[in-house]
Amino acid sequence: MNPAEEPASSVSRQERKQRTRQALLDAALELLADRGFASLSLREVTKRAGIVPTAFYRHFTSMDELGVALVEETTRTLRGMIRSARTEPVSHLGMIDASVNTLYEHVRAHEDHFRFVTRERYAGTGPVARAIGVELRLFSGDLAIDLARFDYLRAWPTEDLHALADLIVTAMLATVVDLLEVRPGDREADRRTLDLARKRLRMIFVGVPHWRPGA
Amino acid sequence: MNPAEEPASSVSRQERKQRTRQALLDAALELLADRGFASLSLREVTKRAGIVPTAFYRHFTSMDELGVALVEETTRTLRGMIRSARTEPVSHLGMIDASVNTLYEHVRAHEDHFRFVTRERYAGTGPVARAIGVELRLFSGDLAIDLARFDYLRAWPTEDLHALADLIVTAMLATVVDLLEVRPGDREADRRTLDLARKRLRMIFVGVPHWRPGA
DNA sequence: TGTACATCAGTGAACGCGCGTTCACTGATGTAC
DNA sequence: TGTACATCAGTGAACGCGCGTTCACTGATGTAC
Repeated sequence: MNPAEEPASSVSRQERKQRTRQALLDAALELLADRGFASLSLREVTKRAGIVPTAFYRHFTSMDELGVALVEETTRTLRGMIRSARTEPVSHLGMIDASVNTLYEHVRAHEDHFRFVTRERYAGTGPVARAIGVELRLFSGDLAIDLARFDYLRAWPTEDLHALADLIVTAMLATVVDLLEVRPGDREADRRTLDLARKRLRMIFVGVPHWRPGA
Repeated sequence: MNPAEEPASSVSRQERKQRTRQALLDAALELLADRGFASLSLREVTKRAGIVPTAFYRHFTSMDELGVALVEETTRTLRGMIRSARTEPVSHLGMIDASVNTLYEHVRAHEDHFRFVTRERYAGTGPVARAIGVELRLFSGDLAIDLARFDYLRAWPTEDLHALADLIVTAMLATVVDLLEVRPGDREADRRTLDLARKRLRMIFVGVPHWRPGA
């Protein structure tokens, strides 16, 4: 009857509602392991969360609203990753290694969030894809600002910084997809994927000192 | 009764079957304008193609089989694009301009094919996404071979050439997505998107002469 | 602290609908003689 | 060329199923006094 096993009377009605909401989000994320969001049904999600279909409407007005909530949850994961990355060394080569390591750890710790975002990014024109698009643009914009602090890049026009940031974000997302395709536990494939990720970033950065800004 | 309007008796049974098959593929592609393949139903597709649902099985055993046929059709479009690109100039800057122009023309001429491939690429673990993955890897491999013919790149190890080719394909696919998001007829947005596409490629290539192969 | 009432997360029956798939069929096209 | 039969793309009825959503409900939690 109640989705979370608990002494029942020890938690407030508000807390219990919050837990059911979270159970719905978790259920959806689990079901998304090998399918797209559009193929998810309200009834599946409520079944897995342990409530009756009609109770869904106590938490979301539609599946799309749940999807956008999933994007928000994922956003928190991404922000946590940036926070980690910002507390790392700043030399050129060290930065690449550190960034790739940070990405790796966060992807492995939140595989379902990263799978969700890479899978739904281009999935269509609905609210979920739109919310992800907005989020990734903000993400790329933040990175452009961070880049502006580097010696080589201080003089670059905003437009070029954005192009560079996009290139980096795109390379990182490609690495995320590669990591999610690795057979679980295959350390060797992990190592190869991270090697490739570092190579990609080095290829991008090796040109930076030779770029004529605004050209 | 018959999906294609035609003098009826002037074409063979075989030809008519082929036309219905094509009508199914076209119908699916049209329906995919703003949704994912997984959300497409057999009944929708047959309805739009002008046949009864059960006749679908005369042409495909399942929607997945139709999806893979769509990938094959799209592959022909991509191969046509490469063929065009190969008949273009070969200087560095001219190559970038020519490649971007070729991409632009082919995307605009076959928007639905490009939308299909970019949208379904990460859409899940089904036969369609797998077929697209195979195709893009072949595509990237061909590009690596082409790259090996350039002076600067002749000495690069295969691994580095593949990494560079992946970077280029990824940048091109990002441009495809950008182009498909342009409001139809917005020439100014087209121009800005192509500027960005060229900038991306130049950023990648400016580093090439300074890359230490295998590093 | 105890009582009476309000709130509201979750229930369960019911609905109409589109789905994929089966089956026996029709009638035009194709083929053997 | 004409006839008899085979092939087979497309038809239409029927099926059981899961879907989203409605509605009146229950009973535990929360609140006012």
